Amino acid sequence: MEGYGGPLARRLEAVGSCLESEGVASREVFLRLVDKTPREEYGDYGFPLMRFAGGRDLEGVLSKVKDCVEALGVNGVSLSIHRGFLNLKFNEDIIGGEAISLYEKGWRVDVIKVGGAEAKNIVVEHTSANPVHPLHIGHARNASLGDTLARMLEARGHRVVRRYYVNDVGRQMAVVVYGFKMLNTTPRDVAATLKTKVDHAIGWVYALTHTAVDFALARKNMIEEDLNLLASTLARLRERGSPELADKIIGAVLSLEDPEAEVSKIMLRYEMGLEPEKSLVRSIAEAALEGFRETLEKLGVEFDYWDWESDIVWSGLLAGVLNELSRSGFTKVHKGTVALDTAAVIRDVVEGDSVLRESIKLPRGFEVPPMVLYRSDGTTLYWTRDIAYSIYKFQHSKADRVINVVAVEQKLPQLQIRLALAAIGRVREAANMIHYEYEMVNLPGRAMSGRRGEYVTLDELLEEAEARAFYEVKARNPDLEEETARNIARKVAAGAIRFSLVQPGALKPLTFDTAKVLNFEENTGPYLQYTHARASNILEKHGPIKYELANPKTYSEPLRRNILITALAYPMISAKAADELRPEDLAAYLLKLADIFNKWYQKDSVIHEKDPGAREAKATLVKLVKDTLSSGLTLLGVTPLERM
RNA sequence: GGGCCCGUAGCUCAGCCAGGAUAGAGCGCCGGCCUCCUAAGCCGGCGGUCGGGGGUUCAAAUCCCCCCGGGCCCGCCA
Repeated sequence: MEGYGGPLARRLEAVGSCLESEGVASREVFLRLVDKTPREEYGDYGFPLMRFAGGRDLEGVLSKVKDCVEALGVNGVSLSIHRGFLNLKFNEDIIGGEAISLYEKGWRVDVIKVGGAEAKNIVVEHTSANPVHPLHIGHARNASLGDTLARMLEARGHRVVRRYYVNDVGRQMAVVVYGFKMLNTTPRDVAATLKTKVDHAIGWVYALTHTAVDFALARKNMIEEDLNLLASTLARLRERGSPELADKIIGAVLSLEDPEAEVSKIMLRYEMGLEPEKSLVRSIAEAALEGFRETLEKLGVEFDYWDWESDIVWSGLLAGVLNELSRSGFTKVHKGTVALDTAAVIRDVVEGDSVLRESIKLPRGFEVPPMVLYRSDGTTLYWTRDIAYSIYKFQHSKADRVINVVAVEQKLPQLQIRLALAAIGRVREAANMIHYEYEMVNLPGRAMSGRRGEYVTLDELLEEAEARAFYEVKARNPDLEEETARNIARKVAAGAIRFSLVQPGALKPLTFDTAKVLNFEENTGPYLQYTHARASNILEKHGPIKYELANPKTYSEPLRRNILITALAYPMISAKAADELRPEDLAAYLLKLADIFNKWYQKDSVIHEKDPGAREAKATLVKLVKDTLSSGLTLLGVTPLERM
């Protein structure tokens, strides 16, 4: 049953094919535009036929399509015209009967799979936080979106590879290494002293060192205002961690004439792969990543590959790409260093290729600034290395598409990287590198800053959510064992956070309200988990469903009918959400389904139903809802719960 | 100055790409519902000049133009 979308999809596809053969609208357009009607009396689904009729008599089109659908042997759907819309109404007896017998044969609710050649190799690169401070809520949005996209595309039938890019080459990493050098100790030791996770310890050293270096710089330049601010930041960080260790770092930094130079030296030597910087950077970054993995696991996020930026440099891949770039003739000297002449690339490569122009997303009338490729000291820049990494992602995974889940503020560098790829003749890669952009997450009342140690960590948030969820679970199930309740609380907490970050569109700036996410009584992930638990509970009490007894005629009751029609749309809805990279559509759909189910739950008992035909039909409906929620929640990375 | 994104109910948002049927949810607020499958639920009520103005169209929240407000970017940071 590969690619089979169930009783509803089959009928919609038939109507679409008939519209196509009648020359009214393509099947694809029909499936894209057909949607639930605003009012029940019109039918279940409607399609704005008047847009496509082009003066043809709509009633005439209707009767032709009707004949066509009938000729295809498709029953259970009736067609009508109302105010220019082609409306479809399903026969719940036939549709429901079909669903019941499918279940009997072991059908599983699932996303419609793409067929053979349509299945692509897709790389999703996401999270990729620098290993210099713990993950915070912004990274959680990235991870939730990225992981959900990966899950949806995989369920759609694509071959998906999840990659994490470890940025260990830049200045940030050098700063933290400089800090540890002065302490002459390891992240693990600092973590033991501070009694924190190792990535939190690294974040503390990073913030302290960075601020101390900035302080030294401000002192040199005699900027009074900055000095005061930086001094108070240092004092705050010192108190929050270990004053002794803090004084060691601050003292060492301030004793130097030019601490910046020390940082640059570390950066330069690491990029060249020299010891001891090489093992120092690696061991610190590795320790931070260990902390990240622990946090991400709680959110159900895993990666197939952890790609080190330094490996891109040391393997010679970067040098090769730089060589290609310089031979391309698209580089020029800009402000005393080498830059990619983006204007020339646009003029000579992009303008003449309308497909490329479209896919590369070049804003009209926008002059793309030249892309500086090297610092004056000869080291490379983040985006320069990212050009090489982009090629690596395509090559290593034999990727057809690469999706980069990267914050919207990196829009320009992402565009410049696509231009660089085009410049060296990698037009296919340029056109298939997708920047999935998302807006920043703000905290009410304050800005986040890793450099100053100003952030709410994901670990803290998870802990708080777990505690709150545990309290709620215990209140509802006093008899539940400690460990079971704890486990449920963990899933509820993670589900609440993931759902809240994926539900709004990615381009909505998000103000993260902790209290709101932890309030489980809203329209949230826990609400869906709860609905799933209710459905599970019914099925558990009901026992095995006797499909042969189930009477689909009982689906004529309006609420049951609504659930049937809504639930059976899942294979199509989820497929579309995957194709359009819109997890928020899936989230909205699941909420809708849960709403209808809960409404029904309130007034129509399953296990107290006397009539066996009705009872088994209802139980089948419950199973349909449960399976649908289970599949959809899993795609969103929210664990479906049997009990809560 | 230039480019992009956002602006819809008191709050958070969906609908805009592909114009059409009385603009939808949730929260909050007010009032109800647990001898009956889990009340993290359900029912009822209040609440909108779709930021403003112009244009295209039989039809505009949706398309085009101008303006206003907020955000991001235009670094030899990432």
